Amino acid sequence: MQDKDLSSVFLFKIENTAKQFRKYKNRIFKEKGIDITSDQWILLKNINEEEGINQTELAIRSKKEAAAVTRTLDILERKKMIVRKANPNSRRVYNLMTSAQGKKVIEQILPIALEIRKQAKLDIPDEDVEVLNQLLDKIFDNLK
Amino acid sequence: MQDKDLSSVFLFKIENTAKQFRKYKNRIFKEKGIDITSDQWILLKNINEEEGINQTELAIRSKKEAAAVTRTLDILERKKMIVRKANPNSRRVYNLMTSAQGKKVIEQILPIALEIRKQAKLDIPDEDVEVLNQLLDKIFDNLK
DNA sequence: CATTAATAATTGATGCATCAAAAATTGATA
DNA sequence: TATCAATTTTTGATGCATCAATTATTAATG
Repeated sequence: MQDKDLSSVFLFKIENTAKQFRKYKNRIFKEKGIDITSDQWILLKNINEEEGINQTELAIRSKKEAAAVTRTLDILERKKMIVRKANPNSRRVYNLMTSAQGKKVIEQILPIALEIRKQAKLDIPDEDVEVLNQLLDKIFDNLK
Repeated sequence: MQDKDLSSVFLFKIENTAKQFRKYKNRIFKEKGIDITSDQWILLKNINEEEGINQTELAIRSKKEAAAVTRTLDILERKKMIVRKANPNSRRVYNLMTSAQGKKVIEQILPIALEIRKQAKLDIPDEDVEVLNQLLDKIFDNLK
């Protein structure tokens, strides 16, 4: 009772559920024949929501390291889903844009993302999701 | 309201909180001068709780892939915290044991792990943690 | 017994994470 | 203006994740 199996501790449950979520998304994307990963999708969606955003800002919004953003954008660029546009005011920054191809993928994924959320939330009332959100915010803050 | 910022969606909160937890642990271990990572610790602790366990079983308990277990054990072995012992009954399996050195590290970490849990749980009543556990179990199941 | 299955662990390829250091460019200040 | 500081992005090193394929060994079966 005092120091039991790690997986029963709430912090490990959070980790394991996060892993499960990531795996689930990657599996569904694969099944639907969409060549993208969970993390690539996060970046693509954020760029779509703010066309022209730069990498530093994107890193903040997506809560990723700048270094990780660089490398994942390389992949999205290789897949021709996004473009790095030179910024006329500063040669240090790129403005990130979704390509036509990228927009197609986004349209394809949006309904799937809703489905995934619905599935994850199955049999959980809205009030409980609200509680969950609050608890997670609190824990996140506690670990700052 | 309909399709807002990803980070406000509970699933992304779970992911972000998990990341924060991992970062927090790694930071504390580093600060305390303990040369171990969050994932290495999970394996070390599981081996300590069942000396002689084999890699397949360890993978199941730690919810990791066998391949990941192999490589993380390589690191723990290199650091001389664990030993892979030949199994007399089957040349396919190793029995995993913590070394004296490994036990020292475990003794060092155990109180720190409690501290971390306490910190994460700050200002959160036990009943809420119970609710959190149940919700996470449900979500985990939903994503199977 | 010989062949085929199944099992345990490893390896290779690829994606993403962190940290630290570097490169390129721009801004600030003496 | 020359130097130094700050900013944006990239790169290298290392750790961990997944998937698929391989190796070695053991079990099952005909």
